Amino acid sequence: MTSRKVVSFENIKVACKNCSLATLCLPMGLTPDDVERLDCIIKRGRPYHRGDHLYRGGDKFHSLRVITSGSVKTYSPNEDGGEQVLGFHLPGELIGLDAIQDDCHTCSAIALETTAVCEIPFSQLESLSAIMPSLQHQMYRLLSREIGQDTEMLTLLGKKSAEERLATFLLSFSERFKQRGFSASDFFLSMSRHEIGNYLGLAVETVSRLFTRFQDENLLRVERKHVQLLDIPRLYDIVQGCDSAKSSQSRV
Amino acid sequence: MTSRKVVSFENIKVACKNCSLATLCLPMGLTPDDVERLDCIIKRGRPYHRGDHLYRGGDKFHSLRVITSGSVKTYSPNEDGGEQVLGFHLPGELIGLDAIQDDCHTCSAIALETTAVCEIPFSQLESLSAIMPSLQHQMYRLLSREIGQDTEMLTLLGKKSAEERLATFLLSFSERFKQRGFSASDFFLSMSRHEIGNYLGLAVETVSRLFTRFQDENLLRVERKHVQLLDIPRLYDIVQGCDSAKSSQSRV
DNA sequence: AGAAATTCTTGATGTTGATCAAGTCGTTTT
DNA sequence: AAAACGACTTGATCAACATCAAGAATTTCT
Repeated sequence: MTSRKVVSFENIKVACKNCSLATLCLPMGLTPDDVERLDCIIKRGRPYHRGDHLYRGGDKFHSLRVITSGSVKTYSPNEDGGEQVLGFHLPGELIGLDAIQDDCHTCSAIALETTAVCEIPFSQLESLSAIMPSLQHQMYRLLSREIGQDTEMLTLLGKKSAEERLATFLLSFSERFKQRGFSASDFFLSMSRHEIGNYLGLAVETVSRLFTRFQDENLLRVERKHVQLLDIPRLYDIVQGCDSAKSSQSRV
Repeated sequence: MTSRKVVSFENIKVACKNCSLATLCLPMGLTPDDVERLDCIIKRGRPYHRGDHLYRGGDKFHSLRVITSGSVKTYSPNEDGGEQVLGFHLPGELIGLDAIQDDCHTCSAIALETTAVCEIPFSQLESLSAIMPSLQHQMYRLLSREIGQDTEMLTLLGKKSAEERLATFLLSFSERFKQRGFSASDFFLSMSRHEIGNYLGLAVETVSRLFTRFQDENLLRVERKHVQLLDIPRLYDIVQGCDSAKSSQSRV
């Protein structure tokens, strides 16, 4: 409100070496010296608000981005107006890897809530990785991991039932929240039912019904975006498919 | 039959610079000098026969492989005995990128017919790429392209109808054969209906019925593995979805 | 605060593609 | 050549999930 500087967070220096996400992010496996050099090329801009685009399909590609807080949805606007949600991204996750191919973003990224990111100019990252073997190695691993995750998703969409898809989805968030030091069983989802359905290849109504069913079966409690997983082991059984859920279900 | 050496293909030196696939493969964008250095680390082994594994999920990762002739299916054996086909690979295509992540193959690769490959020891490739910026750049692009292809596949499996899936599949082969100097409209598929169905998330019976239907509609002629595309533009219309096929169909 | 617009839920109905079952064709084995 | 096997096709039936429709709960707008 007042123009007088009191405490401005803008002046607080953020650095990879102090970042709680370092172990989840690019710096993983680098020496402190290497992290320092990486830190020098990273730009930290203002936060995005819900609905802001980080980039759009077709935009020229400059930087990879690491989410540092908030969450992001990536999607590819497909020919007939609709969209395909490609992923939901949490702090520590790197986005934009698909754009290296031809210097042009092939999909769009939009903030699902107030979101901060680190921008890593790719040409500088590339130069740096040429003189830092550990960074180059880390980059190859990261790109490869992304491929591995995509192929897991292919199996999900190719073979799994609606029930298995939603269980997989919930456990993915559970694991990722846990990794980040949050509760594995009590969290808020920042995306709508519609977006979940789109991502999982299901209709909104199916997602809604499944939430209700899971709740009726005491697998979880859900109220709007707030989810509490009550029986994680049985959710894992559902993910396995083959109705093996029944076998682990305590027979009364 | 005789042990006397007459003409042995084994003695014929193969080199990237003479390879007709160079423009589709890693050497793309490298200077002749760079190709020479890359060539030095590549191993060319004996061909695989139909059904031979190039590697299996869980195997230690040593090398990326480029198909030079024949074709390969990659698949991930999933928990309950079944498998998910991840891709079909033609000459010039690189496989094994998913294994960089943790030095271990996450999926299996099997020859669909007599198949030859170049092996590229990854640790050597990595060292080489650190001193050859153009090779490093090419590697990043390649990995990024793989990610882009996977996300296209996600859209296919998430949103498209059976008809759209098969049309997309056929056109993908059409384009890839064309790129390689073969007919875009007359080719042999090296995989079974079962494998096509698995890849596309469809039952064998559905694939079979669709081939029949496409033939009845004069989109193609098919006899066992031999496919002749008769109306490629209309196949593209089908891929677009939205029944836009009708609009481009010449009204009589 | 009240109205309008979204988002989510729930029910009824419909359609696509899976599953089950049988038969044909082609290839391999003996 | 006959038999056995596997790949493919075709038909009949079924189930899972989409679509359509309406109402409830929230959020946003004015």
